[in-house]
Amino acid sequence: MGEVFVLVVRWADGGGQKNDTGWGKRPFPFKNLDISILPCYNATGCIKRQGLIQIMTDKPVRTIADIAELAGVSKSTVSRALSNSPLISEETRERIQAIAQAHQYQINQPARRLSMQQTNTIAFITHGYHKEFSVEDLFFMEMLGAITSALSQKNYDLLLVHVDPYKTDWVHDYLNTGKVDGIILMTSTHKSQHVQKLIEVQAPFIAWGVPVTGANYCTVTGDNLTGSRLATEHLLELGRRKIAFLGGPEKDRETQLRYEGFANALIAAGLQPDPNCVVHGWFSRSCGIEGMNQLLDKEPNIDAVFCNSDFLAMGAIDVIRERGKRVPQDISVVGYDDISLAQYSNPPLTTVRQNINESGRLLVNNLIQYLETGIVTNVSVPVKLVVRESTMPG
Amino acid sequence: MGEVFVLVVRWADGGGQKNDTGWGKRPFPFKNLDISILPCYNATGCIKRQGLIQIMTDKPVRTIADIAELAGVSKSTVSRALSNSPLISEETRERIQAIAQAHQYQINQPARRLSMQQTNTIAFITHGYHKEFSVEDLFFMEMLGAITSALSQKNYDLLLVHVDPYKTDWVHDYLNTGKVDGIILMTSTHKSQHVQKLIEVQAPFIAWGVPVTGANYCTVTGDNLTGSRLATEHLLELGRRKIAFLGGPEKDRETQLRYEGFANALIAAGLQPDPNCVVHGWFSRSCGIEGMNQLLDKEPNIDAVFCNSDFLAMGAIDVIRERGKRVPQDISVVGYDDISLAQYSNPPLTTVRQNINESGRLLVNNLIQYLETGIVTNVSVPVKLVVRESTMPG
DNA sequence: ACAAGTCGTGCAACCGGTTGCAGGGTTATT
DNA sequence: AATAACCCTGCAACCGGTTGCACGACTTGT
Repeated sequence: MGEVFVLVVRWADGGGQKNDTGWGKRPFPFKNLDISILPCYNATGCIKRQGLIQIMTDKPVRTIADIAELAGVSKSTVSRALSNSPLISEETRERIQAIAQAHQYQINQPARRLSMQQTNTIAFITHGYHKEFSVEDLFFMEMLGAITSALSQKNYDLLLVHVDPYKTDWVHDYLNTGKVDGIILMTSTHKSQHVQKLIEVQAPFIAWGVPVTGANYCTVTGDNLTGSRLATEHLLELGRRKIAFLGGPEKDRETQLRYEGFANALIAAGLQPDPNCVVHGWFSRSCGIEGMNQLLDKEPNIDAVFCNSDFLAMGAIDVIRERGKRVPQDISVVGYDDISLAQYSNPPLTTVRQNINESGRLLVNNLIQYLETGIVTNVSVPVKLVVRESTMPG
Repeated sequence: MGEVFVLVVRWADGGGQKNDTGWGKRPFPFKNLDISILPCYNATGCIKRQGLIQIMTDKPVRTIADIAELAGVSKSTVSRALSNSPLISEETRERIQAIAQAHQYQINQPARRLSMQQTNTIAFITHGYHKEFSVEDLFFMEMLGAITSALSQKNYDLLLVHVDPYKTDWVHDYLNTGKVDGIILMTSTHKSQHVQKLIEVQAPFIAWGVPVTGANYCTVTGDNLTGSRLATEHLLELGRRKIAFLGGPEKDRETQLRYEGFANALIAAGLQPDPNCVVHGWFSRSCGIEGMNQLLDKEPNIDAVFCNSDFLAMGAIDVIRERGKRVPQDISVVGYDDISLAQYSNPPLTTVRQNINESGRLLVNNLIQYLETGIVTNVSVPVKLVVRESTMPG
């Protein structure tokens, strides 16, 4: 350490009893120094006072202890100053923050997380229909984008976790490990197993979709009942009478609600839902192809079809055309979700728009609210019918 | 703590000098107990010996100190046993691991990360063309899927970071904060600024794309030269002679290389690239529309177009048809990337397939290799021409 | 029997933050 | 002038792991 210096600091605005604060009372530990005067800003960003001593040594500043040494204060004071604790005087706080900034100090997150038992990170759990992501996962992708935006506004990070839909052992890697504070669950297949497991281990999570009845956990979902009603009423208004339902999995709650809204709209118009005009499958394009073929085999004179996803609709349109009919002249097609691809489809799809941005925002905000307060929310986000050429000639 | 018990343990395989090991030598700290015999497994999964005492108390087991107390050993021993250190005897290791498993112990990651100065997490940096993800980001999405898979095989987590393409201040949030060990950079617009910044601050990163000449950092890219050559040769073999180039940004290295491969193929066939048949823009569908209109305005008798992305190709096809020409009969169209959407396009796209899975794997493995060894790699991943109906009548 | 070597374990420091509590200095009160 | 109140700041413990080093027990060699 070589010789010991004592540095007496005299503030530029001098006078009074503060003449020898700061370094004045401590032995000075460094040798090679640059000393420069830094302006000191107040809350409004104006220069309030000149007089900060910035000490630049060859020793890198990585920890609050380093800053404490430079500023001649204790670790606690630095910690408090950097987190804007009201315990610290404005003067000290500004000085310490200026030093931190001058040395490009970055807080060590693992240390902070260990100490605070909080990570400001959430896990987004999903899986592809296939091993990798593909266009069929577009809805998830768009939701992921919305969630990422919402999280960054809240100063949270997002850990992306790709899971095997058949296994729930991923839970142990992210629960009680301090990797994340909470979980956003968004898997379409086998969702119930994952939800079950999360409830079982009392994980802090929120799920996309209709809540399992009786269970008490946070959810956000689109308004399926209204969405399907709007779509069906639109088709009825166009004069369609033989309307088919090309649905998702039969045991899927969303699908059940969409069927309910569909059937209600038919009944309200004095029609009866025809079992021959209903098929179920996944939400994929290939199931759209398969399902539409089944429907037309059973009921060749269908004049409209309400599909539970945009991909189902695209598959259906291909089948309809292959079979020599026209969309929308012979058969009107409505999709669901309004993924960004829907408008580029041929013809552009009439579809029920899920409010993806709002849903992502709610997933984030309600999860964080749950983490902070324990309040369980179940939200249904409004949807909107977007009319394009797949139901009405352009 | 109440009374003090001394529990003498006699192993089930008894005898010898080991009769009173384990708890035998220590005062016993608990009151409410369930004591049960657990089988103890050896490395091959067979029961090796019965005789482990499992102690279940009302006190939850959350830390290695808890396990240490239960096992009657020190924290160090537990830490070493759980990480399979060779310093620990097989017997002790098995006993401790069994206790940990029985109590569903999960290691505290922030503590481990703080201690080891390593997080086993990498950041994936990207941005949407738009504020949110949309179908136009599909290439990124598919790459993200491949990277996620590769990372989970390496036992790494992925932090998804959405950045403003015009700003590089995100760097400070993830560098020297202990949030991540390394960065995978994958932004298409303004990539060079981000690369520049990362080099400047000496960040451990790998980037998708051709390396800036002179700079020394890890990269993975598709083989642009070969890709564009294959595409062009394919069009030439079909007898096309007036081939247009619908490119990405003119200053983009990938685009430059693709132009080079394109021009070389033309020259090798005895043709000259025609400046009137070249336009540049972004990789988006809307730029495809704009660019194709420009091309046809300047050269109405174009008979093929090589597009630098699948979205450019889709936009181009729409324009060609709108202008009363047919694809592929009048104009053959080739895309680039082979995103999963390309095969569903109308007509299905002939395109240059980027090996996304392999590229993702390389991004991950080479980054980790760099982190461990400092070895800088620059890889070019082979591409492949996929012929579909947009160039040849079906 | 004793010295050297090996093996397994414990001690204590360390990673870099946060925070309850104590206490010194200054100002307000009587 | 003495006392109380208040405002800052420092001390030290704590979060939950990892690891260098010391040391005791047991094995081996002579």
